[in-house]
Amino acid sequence: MDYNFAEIEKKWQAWWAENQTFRVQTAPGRPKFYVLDMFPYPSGAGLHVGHPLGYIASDIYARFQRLRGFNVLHPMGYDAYGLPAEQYAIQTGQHPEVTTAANIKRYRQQLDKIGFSFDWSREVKTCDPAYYRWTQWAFIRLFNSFYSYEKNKALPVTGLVQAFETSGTDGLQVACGKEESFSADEWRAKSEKEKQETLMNYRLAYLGDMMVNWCAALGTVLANDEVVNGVSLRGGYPVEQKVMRQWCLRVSAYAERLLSGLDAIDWSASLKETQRNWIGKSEGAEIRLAIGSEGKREITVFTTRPDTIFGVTFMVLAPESEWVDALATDAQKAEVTCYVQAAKKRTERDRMSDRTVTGVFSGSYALHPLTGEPLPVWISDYVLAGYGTGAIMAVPAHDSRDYAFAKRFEKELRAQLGGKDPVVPLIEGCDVSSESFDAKEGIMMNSPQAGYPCGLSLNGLDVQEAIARTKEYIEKYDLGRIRVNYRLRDAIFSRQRYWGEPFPVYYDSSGMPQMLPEEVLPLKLPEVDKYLPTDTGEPPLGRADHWAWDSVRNKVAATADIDNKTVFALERNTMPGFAGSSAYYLRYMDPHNEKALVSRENNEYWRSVDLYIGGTEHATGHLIYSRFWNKFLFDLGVVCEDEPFKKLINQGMIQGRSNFVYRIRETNTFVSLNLKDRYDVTPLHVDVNMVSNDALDVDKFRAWRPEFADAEFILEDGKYLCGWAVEKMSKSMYNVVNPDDIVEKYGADTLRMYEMFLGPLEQSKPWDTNGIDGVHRFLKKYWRLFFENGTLAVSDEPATPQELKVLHRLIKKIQTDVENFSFNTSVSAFMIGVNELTELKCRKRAILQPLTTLLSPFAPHICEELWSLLGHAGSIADSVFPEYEEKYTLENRFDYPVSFNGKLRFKKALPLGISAKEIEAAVLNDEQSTKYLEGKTPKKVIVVEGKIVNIVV
RNA sequence: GCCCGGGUGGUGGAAUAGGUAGACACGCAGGACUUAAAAUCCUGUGGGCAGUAAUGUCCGUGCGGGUUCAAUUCCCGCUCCGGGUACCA
Repeated sequence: MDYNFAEIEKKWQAWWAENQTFRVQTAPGRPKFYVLDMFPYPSGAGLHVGHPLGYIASDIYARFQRLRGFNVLHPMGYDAYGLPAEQYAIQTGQHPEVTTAANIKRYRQQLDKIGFSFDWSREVKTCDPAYYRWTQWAFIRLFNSFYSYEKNKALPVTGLVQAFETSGTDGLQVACGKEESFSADEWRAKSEKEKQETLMNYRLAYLGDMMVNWCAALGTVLANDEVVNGVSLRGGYPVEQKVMRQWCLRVSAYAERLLSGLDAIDWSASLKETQRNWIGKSEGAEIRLAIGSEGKREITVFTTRPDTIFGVTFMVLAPESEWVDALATDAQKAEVTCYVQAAKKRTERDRMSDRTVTGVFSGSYALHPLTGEPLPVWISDYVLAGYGTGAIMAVPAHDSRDYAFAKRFEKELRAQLGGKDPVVPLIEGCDVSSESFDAKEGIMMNSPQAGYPCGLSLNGLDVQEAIARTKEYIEKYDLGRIRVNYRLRDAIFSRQRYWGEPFPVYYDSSGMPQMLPEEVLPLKLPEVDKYLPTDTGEPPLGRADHWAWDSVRNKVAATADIDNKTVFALERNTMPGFAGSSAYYLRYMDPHNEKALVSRENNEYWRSVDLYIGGTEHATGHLIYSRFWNKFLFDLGVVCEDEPFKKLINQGMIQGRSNFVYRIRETNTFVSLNLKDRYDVTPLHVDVNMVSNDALDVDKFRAWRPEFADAEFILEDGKYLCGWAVEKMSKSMYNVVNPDDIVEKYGADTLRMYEMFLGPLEQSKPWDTNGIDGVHRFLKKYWRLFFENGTLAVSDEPATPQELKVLHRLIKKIQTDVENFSFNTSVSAFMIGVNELTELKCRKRAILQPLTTLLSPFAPHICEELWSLLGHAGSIADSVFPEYEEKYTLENRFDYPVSFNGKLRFKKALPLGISAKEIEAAVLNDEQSTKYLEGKTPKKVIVVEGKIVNIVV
């Protein structure tokens, strides 16, 4: 009986589906385990062989945990909203829903062929109204919440209103856009509209005039993580800075918790590091500087180096800073305006590619807070409006950017400083003649003489002490305050697109946004005639005249105090891609609940994701947003865990391995790889599916394209060898390998094991079909272990110790490997084990049955088949993982009590059972070894394959 | 620039509380079975030198140092490759 993988795999996939083998339910009292993959965006290209890598790993882990007795939640779904479907719709007029549904169907077919143990009854699609209802619901909750730093959690806005009414902003510690202060009386004097506008400054979802990344080509704004190197992540179009009124999420309120939460979760160091950098906490001080001699107006700057205060020789404002207008003197006004205009026109990309130092003098002077000396105030685009206060104190000696600026405008600065050098070094022994000294180390010098004029001297302190001392001083004399700044900005939540979640928002007659009542959710995405923005530049939803309103009108009128005659205007923007993916892991816990995102009961059972597998590309997007979202829901009491993903593994990228043929110039003759240097050739990409072990199938090549039909070949050793290179896997490189083809040729079990065998899970590596034979051979060998002369020949004889040793060593190895996600070495271990059993001609149930259980997470189909051949009913998934016994696994290392005054280096490896005397006699009598053992007692003899190879003292 | 990874045979990769370097697999070479092919199985396979051979011996984990009886593993310096990030004060 041969290993007929096609038949076996079809049979068991159908069996699993029919019996709903992987369907799970909450089971209080039984330990749970939640294994999650990052759900895919179903693109039109289908899956290539790189996509399932993470899914295979998680599936192995899920099946493994199932065998160990855990109640395993292992769901899958689709991140179905996205730009490609919409752009395709714009080009073809096809509704994105139609193409998305088709793509999902195709994905599902491809996934099913690989034999994943997903519980499909819990499938989630972000474009499904039953799902995005809860995205809209969460948005409403965000809108109705603010963040209290005192309680360190989100609270209902009603509480904030109460506080305003009793004591205004007095004593409030809350997250807000811009800081403001008003009394209770002032609050009460505000009109309703004014009150609403004020509250926007505190809501966690708020409408704000934001400097946004506007991408004209895509016709929408983008979040910071969607912009890479000044161009859009999708499509690579230029992005410019622009102020627009947009919905935003106050992610920044959670900066500290997002940062400290990292300590408690098991993620890779590099991913945590990426998030830490993105959050970008920096501790420093805000210092106020008086403007002009009258000292009435003050500018605040932020610095992490208050110790360098005596090196400040000028100030710089961002071009967008609100102080620019006020500080530009009449004489400078024209020049300043010109500069600010020019800076505005520059896109993010221009700013990055062109690092020439530019700037303009405002005409005003600030006063040094300690020495009282005048500091010229400049304007330059190297200062960012969005970070700190949009203004800096420049310390050219100890900041490279300030240094560059000071050198560029040295002449002007010198004149403004009365001839003094703007570069004032403050650290002993530093050389600032050609560059600044940025390091935070050294001993301070050059403070003004003690007692004059401010009484602060930092001389002799090291930098850290000086920072602390200066901070103290600033607080004591009220020159500013100690302050922590974060790089993390609020997330812009509006997209001017069609294919996304509609906001549950309408605008009342005064133009203020109002939330729809939760009862009318979901607000469904309407039909439109075209997917482009309207002629007046409104988002595509502007094309839907009465959209949705008709269906919600009655419900709204019944539940809310809304004037039915008011002309309602629903929000025309839609939500961004990360909206739908921010809480999908919670929905899997209770996917059909119509009353709640997730019930308390289900949430308390499944709690959070125990293992999350996905790519690093989401480090600063999805993985920040969903942590934020989860923490918010945690504050609300909707979920019981503060962090959504306890452990996270990043699978590496699978790159493509392209093949080349070499065409002799001006001919239709192709020359094999190692002969190509003798000719003048041009390399040509050739479809990797026509190549096997780098040898070209010339017939397929001739049939590939008409122009190659009469191609000639110059062979070597009777073969045409192709060259190769590692490139991105893409259609244009002809290096896309489709998992369906592999499954058809070798079977899903081979694909699964080979993807794991390819190398460490977290490492990026090229796909190379060469070598898959080895894994396929292993499975055939495993199959043959059960048969003799074509019939099943598994006996019930007891196993020998030798056979048990093979089994138990393997159990132990697989267990530790799976725990460490070292699946590649597991596959090797299986190969070794099976080779040994083949050699021992072991066909015993006592060995093969547990071994099949052990192998089943990796190669589930063949194992199910063999399992049933052994006479078991039902799925192997219901069986129990075998335990290993120490006595069979400890054959390589053991304690060997010897005492001798010997030397170490052996002339030969020694046999087991040798006496101390014999060991002594066998070792080389050299100086090194003698030194090693001198005066020490050997503790352990390490024996490998029956021979002593080492003595540990 | 800064922060992470990582350099091991022809190839993918094993092995790090320091202890037989190259497991396992691919490829290659030779052999068996076949009219032949496919499939399967067996043997060899880091390099140099010596030997008919078993074998012996020296060199070998990017480069240069160091610690140690012992270094792919630890420390210092350099170099190359990959990833992340960047006027964040």
